[in-house]
Amino acid sequence: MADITKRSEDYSRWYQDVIAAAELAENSPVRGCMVIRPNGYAIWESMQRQLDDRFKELGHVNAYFPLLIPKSFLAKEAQHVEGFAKECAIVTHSRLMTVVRDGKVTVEPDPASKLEEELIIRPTSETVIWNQYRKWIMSYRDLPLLINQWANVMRWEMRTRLFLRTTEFLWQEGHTAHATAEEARAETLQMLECYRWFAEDILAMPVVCGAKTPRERFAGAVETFSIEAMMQDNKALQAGTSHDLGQNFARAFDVKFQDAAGGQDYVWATSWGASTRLIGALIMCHSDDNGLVLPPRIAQRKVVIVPIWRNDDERALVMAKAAELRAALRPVAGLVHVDDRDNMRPGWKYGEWERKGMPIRIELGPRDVAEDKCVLVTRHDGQKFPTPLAGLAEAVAGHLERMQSELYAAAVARRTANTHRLETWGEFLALYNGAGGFAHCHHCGQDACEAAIQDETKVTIRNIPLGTPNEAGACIRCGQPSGRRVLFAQSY
RNA sequence: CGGGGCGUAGCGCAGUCCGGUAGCGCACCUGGUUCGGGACCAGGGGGUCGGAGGUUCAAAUCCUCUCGCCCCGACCA
Repeated sequence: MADITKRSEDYSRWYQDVIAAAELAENSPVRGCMVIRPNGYAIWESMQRQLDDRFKELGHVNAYFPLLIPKSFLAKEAQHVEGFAKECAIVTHSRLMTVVRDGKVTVEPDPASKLEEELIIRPTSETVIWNQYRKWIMSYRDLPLLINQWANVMRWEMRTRLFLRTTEFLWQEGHTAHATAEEARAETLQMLECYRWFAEDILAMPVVCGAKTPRERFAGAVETFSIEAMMQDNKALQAGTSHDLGQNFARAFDVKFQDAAGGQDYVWATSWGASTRLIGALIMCHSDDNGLVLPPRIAQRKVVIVPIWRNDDERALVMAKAAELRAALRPVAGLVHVDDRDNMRPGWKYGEWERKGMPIRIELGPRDVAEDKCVLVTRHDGQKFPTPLAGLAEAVAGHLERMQSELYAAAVARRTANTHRLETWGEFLALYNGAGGFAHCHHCGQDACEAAIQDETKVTIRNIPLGTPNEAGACIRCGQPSGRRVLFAQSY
């Protein structure tokens, strides 16, 4: 087993090593695409289930729209096409033909099958969805329309990194239509709050909610909001976005409704998404030099029992007890895995479950069975707790809660320690030439100034945090007047 | 697309400068002894050395071209 590179040594190597060691994902034959292995997909399933339940509680329903979009659709919203045109995969033919080239049989697109209108593989689905909404929305009684879809999308990025940025990725995209601007804005903020809840309560990852600057706004949005998390290398990661689309897409796709008074207006839209990038965020927020660390609420399997034996009698004894415990833990920890492989010794299994991020490991041997106890080990801190079997379920439930809150607390503490209020450009440069982190600073709001900061330092305005008080100040870089602070960081 | 590194067994690597019948560790298979933090002994299987050309009696090694991966930058959820 290859060692995991230390975070302090090479952070991005560490990140890749953790993914490999925990068997989460690997590169595919197609550059930029990833194979999500069962351990990685289990995390995604857990994310899907919990987000989907929440979306439905908030009144949304799921639907599915096609992968392929007519090329012309993308051109209908001017900002939108500008934002996505450079990263679209295009379908041009509908079949292949075998040909012989230099004595070798190969396949090529059949020229006779060239499509009249080329198709785009969706980079996002606003256009197909709004094309359908035109047919579905006639009156205010059809509103609001609250639809989500779980799908894959493609964006042909130049440089990719497993989970953080892949050519194809999995996500959910909510697309809602409303009768008023106020209602659309409320929906946008409600879904931002939904992502905040998911990141903080489920992933134990603190985030900053805020509005994007115009330059960082989604292509076609009136306003974009994001949640921004801090990774262990002090860089920011945008972990979810929620967009107020105004009437832009309704105009582009001619989606009007009639109100109660008989007047006509374009509908107001939102869209919001979170992707498999969240898995990357999870890894970089909590994991350590021994491998993956998963907060219990997102771990599909939370407990593994490692039985220990020396002979068949002991094996029978310990396995019977393990089966009993498995049943007893079901209500508090879900499906418990009993690692009964007999071709490796316990020590090996301990290491393996640590790499894979299993929250709790229960060691159970003949001595334990004789004494009606076991050894319980929590992944995030490596602590061992001799635990009586009588109260095991309660103990496990307690440890799971403790892990969840300690992981969150540790992430908050790390973020607090690396978040600063800066007043001068010198301080700003010092921070980002050094440790980096989050910086709350005044900014003039000028796009050129924001661009200059990015050019000079790779630092961007992550967002303008919600609830930021008005406060007179001078722009961190140019000194022009500023009305409030914004959040700066280097980001993924 | 620019700069840097690298492609040899499933993984990690040596061998390349100086051409001569492909090796090491781990993993894997069989048998035995083991089993409370990464066991040990014995035996065994597995690679046309990223690909294509070329030079040569002979190429992992030299030459040309190509493909891919990783890191840094530009693009981005």
